[in-house]
Amino acid sequence: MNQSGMRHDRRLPPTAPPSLAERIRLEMESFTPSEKRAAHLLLSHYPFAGLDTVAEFASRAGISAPSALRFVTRLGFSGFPDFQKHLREELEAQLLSPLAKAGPADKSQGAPALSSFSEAVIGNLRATVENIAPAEFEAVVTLLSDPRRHIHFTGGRFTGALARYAESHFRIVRSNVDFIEGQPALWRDRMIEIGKKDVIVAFDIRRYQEDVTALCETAAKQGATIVLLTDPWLSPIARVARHVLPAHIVAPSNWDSSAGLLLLTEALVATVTKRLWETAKPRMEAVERLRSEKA
Amino acid sequence: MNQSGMRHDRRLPPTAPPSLAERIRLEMESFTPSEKRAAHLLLSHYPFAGLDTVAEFASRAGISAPSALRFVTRLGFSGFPDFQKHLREELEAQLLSPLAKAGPADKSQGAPALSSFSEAVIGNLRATVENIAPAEFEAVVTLLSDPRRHIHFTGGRFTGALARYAESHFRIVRSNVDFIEGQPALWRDRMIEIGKKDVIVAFDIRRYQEDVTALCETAAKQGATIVLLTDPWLSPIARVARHVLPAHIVAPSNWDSSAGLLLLTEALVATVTKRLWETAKPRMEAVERLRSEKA
DNA sequence: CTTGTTTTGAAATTTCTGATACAGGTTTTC
DNA sequence: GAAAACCTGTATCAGAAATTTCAAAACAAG
Repeated sequence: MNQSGMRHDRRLPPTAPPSLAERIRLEMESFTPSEKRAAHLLLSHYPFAGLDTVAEFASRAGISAPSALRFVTRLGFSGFPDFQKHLREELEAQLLSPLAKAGPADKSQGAPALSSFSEAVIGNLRATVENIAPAEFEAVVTLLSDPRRHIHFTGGRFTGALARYAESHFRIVRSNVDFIEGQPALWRDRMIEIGKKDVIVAFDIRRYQEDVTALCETAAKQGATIVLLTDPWLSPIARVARHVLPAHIVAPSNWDSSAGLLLLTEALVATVTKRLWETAKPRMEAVERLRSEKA
Repeated sequence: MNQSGMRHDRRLPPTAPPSLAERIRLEMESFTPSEKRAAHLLLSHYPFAGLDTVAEFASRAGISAPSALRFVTRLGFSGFPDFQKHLREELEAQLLSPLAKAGPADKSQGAPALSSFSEAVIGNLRATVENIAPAEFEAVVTLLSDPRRHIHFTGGRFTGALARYAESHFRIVRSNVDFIEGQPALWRDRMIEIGKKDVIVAFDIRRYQEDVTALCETAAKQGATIVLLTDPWLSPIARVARHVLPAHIVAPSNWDSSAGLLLLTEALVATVTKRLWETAKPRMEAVERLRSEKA
């Protein structure tokens, strides 16, 4: 496809794979809407999505079989079997060469913003994991796995969404879970029933929000256990928190990144779900059943 | 239409599935001469030899098609397509999680769980970025940077939190931003003022939620532009969406991971903020001012 | 050498997949 | 605003692939 392309012979690996995926990405703009659907499906599950039958492929992409056919024809294949053969061969070649695994670190893409941003976020995740004390993580898991505890999630302006995310999962895994809005007017009255059996999981990163701090301080005063997910500079809530899990948040953006907090949240959800599996499983099944009934 | 015949199981923890190759090696002794030929061919080019047609496979093994068929039947498959499907799935699972393959189910707790979980999430992020078409990302940025557009965020049970997260940032960067609850009762009346100038940014991953789909379909019918953030299997919303950004979501958990979606969201926020900086800066400063006044 | 059993492949059959023609609908262009 | 060009899905068909049938070949035991 590319003798017209740049001859910037950068000493490519012996197998300079003109991956079909790459070509599709480049030609993406010139595709019709249906073709784009097909392309997206294929790229997102590359190359396995293309190994099924045309009908299956088309249906998953949300298009008709003929459109799928036109898509592969447009890519230069003589038919669907030809297309599949190419995918298989490419896959085999790639699997046999261990270095192909490293991935195309091609900066030449049109969205350097996205790829450099993601590298920064990945760095944050690694740093976050490294700096978490295993015992602390473990302690939080144990705390959240105790069915007798009441768990309340809360957060600030931006982190509130993370608290909701956590709550929506834990609510299914176990009982006695809720979400508390940050504004004092909304939680003042609920505080009367917060006590030693309660756990507050608070999300708070810089530009620490006073109302969240106030909530935690009040709850702590009443004997609740506070778990804090925050940034490395530690929200003032840390002073009243029993457990603190800090996450790195600096990204090449005018905003902080919450990916590290989300990682911790999801890891907590995963681990607690595993630990409470005996009781969580029937609950999850029940939710599933309700879903399908409504459908 | 859906091969997920297993409605009961709930994406079990990553217990290392016994590779078919392994089983064949064990049962080798009990095979007939023809079956041994088939087995040897398959093992020598595992699993690609099995991805061709029966005829091809049989011919390469030096046996007849019926013998090849008997071979796969004997392995417990209902037919050749079934056999091939298994090979593909095994291959995909192995390729997508190079690390999950070694782990004989980490029943362990705390830190090991956290670090392996984070590696999986990092893999998701890389895969997500690689599979985003730069032009698509760019197009979405342009769309969201258009001050004349109204932007509405929405999402499902879990992804709603991400939509809120996005909304809370964009709300500051630009005007005409809001969040729409997924339940039809809550948005039905708002639909009358949705039109060509509106953009719906929908978050929806598997166990796709019908109310979100309905919302998008209604909005699309009225001329709104739909941007969809979903998983690689594509929510049905993709059918009415102008732009689709898929993120990888499979993690060693009973739940899917939304980290990829968050990454895309934050990257969009960062890029749009940069692009609208002239107008975004004073807005951000104003918010800051209000904050400190209240303090 | 005969007989009963197992293994095997050629050919017939059935199933399903890939391909095509055509028509309705949409967008573009003038 | 009308016409042309272009997409896209439905219906249909041709052909290939998988599967079954059945009889011949290989083998083992008597």
